[in-house]
Amino acid sequence: MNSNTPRNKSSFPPVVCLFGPTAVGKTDLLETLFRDSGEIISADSMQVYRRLDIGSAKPDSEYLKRMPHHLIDILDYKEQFNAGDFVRRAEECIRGIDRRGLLPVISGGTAFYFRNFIYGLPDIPAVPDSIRAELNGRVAAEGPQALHRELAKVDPETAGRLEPADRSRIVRALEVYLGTGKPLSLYKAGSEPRKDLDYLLIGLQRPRQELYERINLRVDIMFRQGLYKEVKDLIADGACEDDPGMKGIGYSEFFPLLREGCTTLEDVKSRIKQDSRRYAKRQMTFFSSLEGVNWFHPDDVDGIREMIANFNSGRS
RNA sequence: GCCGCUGUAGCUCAGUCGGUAGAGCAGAGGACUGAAAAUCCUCGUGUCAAGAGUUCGAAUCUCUUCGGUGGCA
Repeated sequence: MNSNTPRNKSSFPPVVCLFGPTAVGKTDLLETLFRDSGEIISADSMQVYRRLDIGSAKPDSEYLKRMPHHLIDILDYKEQFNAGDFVRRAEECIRGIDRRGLLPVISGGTAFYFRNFIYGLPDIPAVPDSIRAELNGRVAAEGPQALHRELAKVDPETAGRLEPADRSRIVRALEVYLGTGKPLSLYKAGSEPRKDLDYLLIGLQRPRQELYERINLRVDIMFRQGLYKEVKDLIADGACEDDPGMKGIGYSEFFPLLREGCTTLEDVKSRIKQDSRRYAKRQMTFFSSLEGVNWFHPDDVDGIREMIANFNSGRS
């Protein structure tokens, strides 16, 4: 447990990471735990986008006034955000919050962001967007297998660990090779947690049934709050199916309906529920693979409080 | 009431000349090197509606019963 290890060599202020699957109850818990004592850095790949409010389950503006959040509403839905952006900006935020004398808390459901923050970002230079665009065009035309074979020639190691159908990762591996001249496998990925970080990992979990009921209920509420209108407004404004912000659950499901009316609104709703449930499962798998997580039920406020208090008492 | 169709995995259905059953969806588990709410991988035993009969052997053929469904009355 990190709370027991000495932390003199840490070059970062202590930070609490609080995560869990969608709808597990993070937002409420943050307020009871950190009201007036901390600031939140949102680790959420969809809440970064402005105007994706209802579907991304973004906390409302009143809440955001009470609980300062970073990395929410920072981008247009046409812009791409990524794990590298997240880690760099999160580090900036941590230093700023610490200067203000408050506790930095990273919270959200995007496990990949946590993973990159905790284990460290591979040292890969930026690759021009045009390369990815071209590769994506080729995947669409030639299929992922063709690109996988191509990858096998220049980076057999990465090709070996990727499935021939894994479009995104194949394109990523190829773009790294084409954009930097070095195969992806030569860039070191963090296999263990960074040593310069002083963090506490709190994972939130609920029994499956309980979580699924919350997800279903929350989607119903989203529709009552006007999710359909939110999506229609975005589309009227020029949002397209492949805009980064429109790929999220709660948005992408509407496009078949608006295209030719080939589904009903009820179908869209149950699709969103189903996609959210599956997503929650993927999140749990990913979070479980992280080392050193302290797991709690969100209702166990006392247990979580105690854990954080112990962590804080070790502060120099 | 009569005639026809039908009853197989949680759902929709395949199942050839009789050789004790398999797809899609749902569901479950997993992966994750700067798109990650993305992108992928793996996993299929169920009184073949019930009972009886024919047969070495029945989801498959015959009869009966019970559901469902369409048509005619």
